[in-house]
Amino acid sequence: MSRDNERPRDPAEASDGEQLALIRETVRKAKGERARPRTWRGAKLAGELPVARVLVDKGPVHLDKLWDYAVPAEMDAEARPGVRVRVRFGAGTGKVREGRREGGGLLDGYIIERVGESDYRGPLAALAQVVSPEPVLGPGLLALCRAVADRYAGSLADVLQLAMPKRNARAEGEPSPPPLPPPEPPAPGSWARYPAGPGFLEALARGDRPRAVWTALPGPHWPREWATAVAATLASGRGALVVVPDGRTAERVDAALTEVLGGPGRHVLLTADLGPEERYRRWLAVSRGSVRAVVGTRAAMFAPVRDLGLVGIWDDGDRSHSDERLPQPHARDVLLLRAVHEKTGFLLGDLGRTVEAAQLVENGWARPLEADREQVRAAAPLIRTVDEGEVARDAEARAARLPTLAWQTVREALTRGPVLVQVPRRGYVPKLACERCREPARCAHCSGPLEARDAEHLVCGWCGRDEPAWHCRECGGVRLRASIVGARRTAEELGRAFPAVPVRTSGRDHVLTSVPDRPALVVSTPGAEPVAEGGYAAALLLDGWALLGRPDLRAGEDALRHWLEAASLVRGHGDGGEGGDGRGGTVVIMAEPTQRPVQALVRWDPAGYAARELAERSQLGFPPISRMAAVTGPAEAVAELIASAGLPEGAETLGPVPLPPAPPGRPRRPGDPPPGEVWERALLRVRPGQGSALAAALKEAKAGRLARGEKDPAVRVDPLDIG
DNA sequence: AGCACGCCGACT
DNA sequence: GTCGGCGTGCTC
Repeated sequence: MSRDNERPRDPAEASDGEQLALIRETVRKAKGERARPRTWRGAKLAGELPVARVLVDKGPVHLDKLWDYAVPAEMDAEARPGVRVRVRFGAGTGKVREGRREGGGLLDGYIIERVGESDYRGPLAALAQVVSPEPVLGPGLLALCRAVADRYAGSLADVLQLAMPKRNARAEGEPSPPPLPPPEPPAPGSWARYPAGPGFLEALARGDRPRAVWTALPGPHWPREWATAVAATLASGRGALVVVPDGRTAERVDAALTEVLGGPGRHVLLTADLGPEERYRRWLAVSRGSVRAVVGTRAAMFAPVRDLGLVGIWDDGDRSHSDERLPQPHARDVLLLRAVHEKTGFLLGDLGRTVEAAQLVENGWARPLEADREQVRAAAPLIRTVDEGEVARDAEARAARLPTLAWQTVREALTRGPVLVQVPRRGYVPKLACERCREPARCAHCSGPLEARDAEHLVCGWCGRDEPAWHCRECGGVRLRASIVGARRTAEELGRAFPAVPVRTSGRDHVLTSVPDRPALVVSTPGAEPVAEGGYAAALLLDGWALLGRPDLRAGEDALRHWLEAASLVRGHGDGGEGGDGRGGTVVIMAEPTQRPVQALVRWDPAGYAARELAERSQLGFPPISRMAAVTGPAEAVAELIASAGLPEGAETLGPVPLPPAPPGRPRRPGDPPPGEVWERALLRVRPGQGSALAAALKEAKAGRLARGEKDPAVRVDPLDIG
């Protein structure tokens, strides 16, 4: 049943709800005495629980406040908690002319609960319309959204905008398919390569809630391993949810689920590129309980899976797990909240390990799920480092700008299969660097990246100032070098050096999903690497130092993650890889071998790296042990918010400092100053264990201030980019 | 956000 | 006297 196209009617033929509102006007007109609410003589109200508490979704009042509306008798049956409604807001202040009310537009909202009477000491307006009887905001989802709002010092309405899919009347009008019975518990398959793997699956299958940080072995098995973990959970009669960073990965896991579950009926893929109608259709199938397993990208973290038994996240270090819309919740943390509130199992899978994951292991909340060294050695390729300053002896190698070892490795590997070449994305890394120590060249004013306008002039890429007398802040050097060669030029140069071999590129604009098991050079930016059907014979990781040189707390972690991702697509060293020719794959990384992320790659020891990083950050008072929040906005607004917040004992304020302008070209994000305005940012830091107190203080301070759009500073709990 | 109310100065 | 500036506060 669909009432989607029903518009508010002419007041002349107003519904019961409208009439109630009009009665209210009349009551108000009788000046002098305050109108008594809840005396609705003559108006037909719902007999039981005649008051609906409504969360107004959009519009001016995005406060975490519920508004009480009267439920007309005719809407009684449909106006259940969780349904979408439309209400008039601000009508009481509107003028009444010739019996027509003006002002007070219709706003969308959700009925949160039905109650017997209202605390509001005034006349209640009536619900204008029940948009549809579908209870889309169930108690579990509501509780989750509230928890996320609290955790991130945001409003419930903001979180609901992230969590709730757009309604589509056609999809809602269709019945969802009947649910299939739980499958049989799956065989462990390649989970047997992990000592604790089969036990983890058994725990899920018998209805327990194990929690693990899984360091996946390199190679092509992890999508299937995800599917097996989901299937084990389904076998217990519970549901499962897996969140991955991008649509391409979601499709791989989805395909594996179809194989493991023997068909498409028990799971859904939830990604943005399905389009709104299909997305809503699938979301409803989940909400109605006809499908209990979900794999999807970020927004799927809110999917209202019934009786959830397992939440999972893959590659939690990927930036796309963090929503850009306020309050910018991170999928890892949302799923952690779900694991706790909904009492589910938890699986964080990654080729590497983030510092946050290391913390979960360290404090004992999750157990490590790792393979033995033996298995790791067999599955990982051989990693060799090479100093990219080394002068190539061969003429061809010089032409391709490759050191001899890299050149020889590529040439040899090309006889056995495809070779992956990873090139940092332009714009992601500094364009110029000190020739001596490779410190990125930064603007003295705003620390933006310097660029060469021509042979003579340096210009800041952010603020546009000239830099006439650059010298290196680290070593005092005065000579610069172009830092990286872009993917396209790399592809051209390699194509000339290996004329007989096809060169393919994969990057931001066109991402290849896979390449066949034939000799080819595949030039890719991090994160866009195609899977090679028998594994790559070799990989070349170029400009490692440039990735490491980013002025970011997470530069080392990110670099290692990108390298592991590329290297995991290369045939294993010990077993020659699946479909290989019996000889193992090699990775050549052009980076300084003494750097810790480089050593971690060579030893294939992401867990050890993350543990050290965690210890170091803990000592320095950095997240995630200490918790932080960034407050960004016009200088006075930032200062006022911080001053008015009852910050927890021992909280430190770092800054505020002027915010560098957003790099041109990037779409504006919350916390970016509008063009032409100068904003500041302050960081708040609290001791371990006080994160929720910090969020609560900020939320309260925000609520205390008048909601005045742009003048209100943006609050970001757990900022990712703190330099 | 709108939209009222309200308390001040400049005008017919 | 009254018109209208935009500073506060309310909207179920």
